[in-house]
Amino acid sequence: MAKISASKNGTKKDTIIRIAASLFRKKGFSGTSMRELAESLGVEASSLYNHIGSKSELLQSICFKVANEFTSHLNEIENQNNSAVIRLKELIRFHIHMMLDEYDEVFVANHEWKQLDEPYLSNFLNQRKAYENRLTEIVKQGVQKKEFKNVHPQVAVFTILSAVRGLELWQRHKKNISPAALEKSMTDHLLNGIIK
Amino acid sequence: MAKISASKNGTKKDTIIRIAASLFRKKGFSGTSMRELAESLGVEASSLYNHIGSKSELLQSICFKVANEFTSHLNEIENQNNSAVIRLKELIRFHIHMMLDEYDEVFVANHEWKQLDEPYLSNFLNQRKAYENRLTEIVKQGVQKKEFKNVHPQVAVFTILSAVRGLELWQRHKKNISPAALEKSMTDHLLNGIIK
DNA sequence: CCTACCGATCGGTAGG
DNA sequence: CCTACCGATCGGTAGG
Repeated sequence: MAKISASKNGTKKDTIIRIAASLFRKKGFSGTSMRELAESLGVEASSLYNHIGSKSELLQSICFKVANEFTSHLNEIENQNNSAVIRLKELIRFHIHMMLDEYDEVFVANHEWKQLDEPYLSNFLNQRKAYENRLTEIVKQGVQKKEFKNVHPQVAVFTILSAVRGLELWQRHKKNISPAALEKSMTDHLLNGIIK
Repeated sequence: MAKISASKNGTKKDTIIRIAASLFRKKGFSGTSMRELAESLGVEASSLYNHIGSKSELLQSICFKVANEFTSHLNEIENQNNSAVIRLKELIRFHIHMMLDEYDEVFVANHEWKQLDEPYLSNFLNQRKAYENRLTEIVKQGVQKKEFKNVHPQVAVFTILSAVRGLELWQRHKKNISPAALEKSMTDHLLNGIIK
């Protein structure tokens, strides 16, 4: 009876994926049933299978969409001939905006990737590892060029990625600070510290 | 036939909780079945119910054990008359060690608390909120006493908590750095930044 | 601690 | 898009 509406910039499948991301974030992949998803869309569970192949496929779409967006952005950054400091600032900025703009998807990619089946699981982990390695390389170059202190590049990258990733919990504080101020505060903290 | 062995410092129930934490971390609360848990312990699923009341009870035990440990430690810190810098260092150190020593439990408390039923869900969130507020107060005092720059206290606490929380992903890098060096690097980064 | 079993719910398919 | 249904698995209980 009710039909799944294709959203402005996408197919019905895109609509299903979007709602799935929101449910997976709230209740986890395993904790979300296809019947719940169908109900959120106003159809019967069986009708979903006219648009998608399986529940796992939904998780795959979400995880790789996010991974590809981060990888593409890193490509752009590496193609611009900027200092390590500027590159890092740009990266932090992008992570913050992704978390604010595509909250559900980024959250799911960060937490539910473990439920991917092979070979997707290995692909995802390889892609993430490559991303981290390229970030570590940026920090290493910054150390070499004396832009940064003599930090441990892996720990630095790790600390920065963890901090921005934690923005998924920021919802509760949203009312206290604007995205721009948040971005400035956090970037400043991660680059310059807080001690006077 | 096989019996659940009580561990050195605990009851059989403690053993069940420990194994449950490890499974919940790996596969999520919803993704872990009581039959899997039973199999890991070498018994039938029905036998578990001689020691525990329900699956939910396991999650409650894990989440509140962790929450109480963090709260207790914060009590100690507030009772010692130290500067804000030292208090923050001590807090970061404790978070790092909790993550390394009680990895499964801390991970589950960080990710699976959403699956708690009421009233446990509200209790847990209140306790966590109170913890964050007390940390924010420490940073505020540090700013007042000019120990810290004029940072946004909520963002600073948030950035620090996110960074240490991210240690749950550290497993992959373990071989490259000792816990002591990790602790020093991360504390230094979060307090002093990385720019020269 | 086990066997045996309950009703509910799961992801997915057949057929229209 | 639906109704009707499949076998598998879920958390948990009865009874010994």
